[in-house]
Amino acid sequence: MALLDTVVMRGLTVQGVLSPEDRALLLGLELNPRHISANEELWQERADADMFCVVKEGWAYSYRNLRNGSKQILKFYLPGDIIGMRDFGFTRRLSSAAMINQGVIYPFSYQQLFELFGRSSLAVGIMATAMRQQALLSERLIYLGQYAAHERLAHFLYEIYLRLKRIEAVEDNSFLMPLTQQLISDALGMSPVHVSRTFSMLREEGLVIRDRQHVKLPDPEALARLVEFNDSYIDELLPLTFAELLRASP
Amino acid sequence: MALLDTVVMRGLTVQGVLSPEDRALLLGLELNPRHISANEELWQERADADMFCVVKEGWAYSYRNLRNGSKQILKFYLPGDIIGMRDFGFTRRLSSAAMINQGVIYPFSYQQLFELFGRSSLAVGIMATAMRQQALLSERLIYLGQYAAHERLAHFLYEIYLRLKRIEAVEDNSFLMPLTQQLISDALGMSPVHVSRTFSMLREEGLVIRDRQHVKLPDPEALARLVEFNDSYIDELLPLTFAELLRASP
DNA sequence: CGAGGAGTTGAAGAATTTCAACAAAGGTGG
DNA sequence: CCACCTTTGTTGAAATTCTTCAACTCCTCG
Repeated sequence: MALLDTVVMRGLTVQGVLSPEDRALLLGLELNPRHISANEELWQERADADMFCVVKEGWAYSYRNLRNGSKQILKFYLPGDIIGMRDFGFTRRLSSAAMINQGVIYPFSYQQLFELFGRSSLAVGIMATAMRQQALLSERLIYLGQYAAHERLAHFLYEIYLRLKRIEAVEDNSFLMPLTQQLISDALGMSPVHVSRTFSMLREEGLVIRDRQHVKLPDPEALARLVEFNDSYIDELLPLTFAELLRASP
Repeated sequence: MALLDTVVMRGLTVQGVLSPEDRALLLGLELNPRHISANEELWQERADADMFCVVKEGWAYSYRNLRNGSKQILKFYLPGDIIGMRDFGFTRRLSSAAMINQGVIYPFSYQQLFELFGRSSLAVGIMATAMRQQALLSERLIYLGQYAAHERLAHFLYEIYLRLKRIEAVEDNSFLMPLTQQLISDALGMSPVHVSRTFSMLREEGLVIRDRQHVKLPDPEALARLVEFNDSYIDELLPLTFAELLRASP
């Protein structure tokens, strides 16, 4: 309850516009938590797409297996994120999804989403959430396309840092990152070996300290400067004008 | 009129569900066409975001200028595409946008979108359109991350080919592509020099014939096989189940 | 204690960038 | 209509980044 009430709700809320009725509808989604074990698949590419998942605990990721045996990770999902939005609009899954560590998710069906869409304020919130997710994707496209390995990794770590901070999972600039270097290499499009070297490089520059899953960014601002980080897209709040527009429209 | 009536409408329509009223609302957007000259900017990064644009004629693109002087192109917009969806959910533009050649666009405001959101079937259609756009982005992320230069270029050309075919701008496997190699290099994250070499390579293999803006793909299927193209994401029609779900929901 | 997964390091090779020079095409103004 | 200038594309050679292959270490878990 606490999760949807905070993280997801915060994402969907247009300030002061969400009615108690809307809230109830949203919390009604939280009916059947499912416990998922580490490495368990949520679905495979091409499976029928008929629902979303909200992550309550644990990390997950979506990916695509390629013919040459490599795989490309599209996105890592942290607690509070919604998995499967991308497939909305298609009959089948465009990418596979799996848990990284053990966790809990809330599945909800497209049917439930349609009910939400009946109420315009929620529709706008959901739309905005989707667009924010797309913005994250664009950002990754940019640094995959234009940056060298150490910048890509730095950007990646800083993005994770910001997203974890939003859900209060960062303490003293440290956080837990349950990813292997293999997973990171699949996400950033570089070889696992080079990920290792690049971590060493960042460590020598005093930008990243890492011991297995424990990551510390001694100077996040320095990291942000290094990667020309554009943090507007991670902003959680919808613009004020949205509320005004909603009130103005029938 | 013809454009929104066909291309955009087709994207938003949930089969048999769009009411005459919805249609009228949608066509009402088409009030003020704007003529834009080649290379003219639609907006810059960080400008106030308050509207979308539907492209009627010409090509456009969105991009981000980077500190090191390079730029990353996020997407090329063809006639019928909607520019600026990504910024919905933010106060300011996340990326700049500009026309490539001379063209015509239809601007419409967020305000107008909110009115559309009042009607659930349109909301779903718009959402689905947004998700399809995101799927395209994911696809590019994949090939930027995992593929070699010649595969990236091949994939890119095949994607453009499919998108142009959808709007009936392909004849005898040939189409017009008003892009310089510089633009392509910014989109694919490679150097302009290497784009040139890679075009030569594809030409020698008989996969691509190009004379300035005229591009011909003698054997599109061979190209598709080469790049492991996943064409489900370009599919225009919404799944049938959507219509059923909509009817079922109040 | 042994085995396997994860991470590190070195060296060779491949892919791609950069720099530089040149060629071809297009637009502009005389 | 031509000459000129700018933009676009091509080619070569050197430099750089990154990958691959392989060996080795460390840690964890059974």
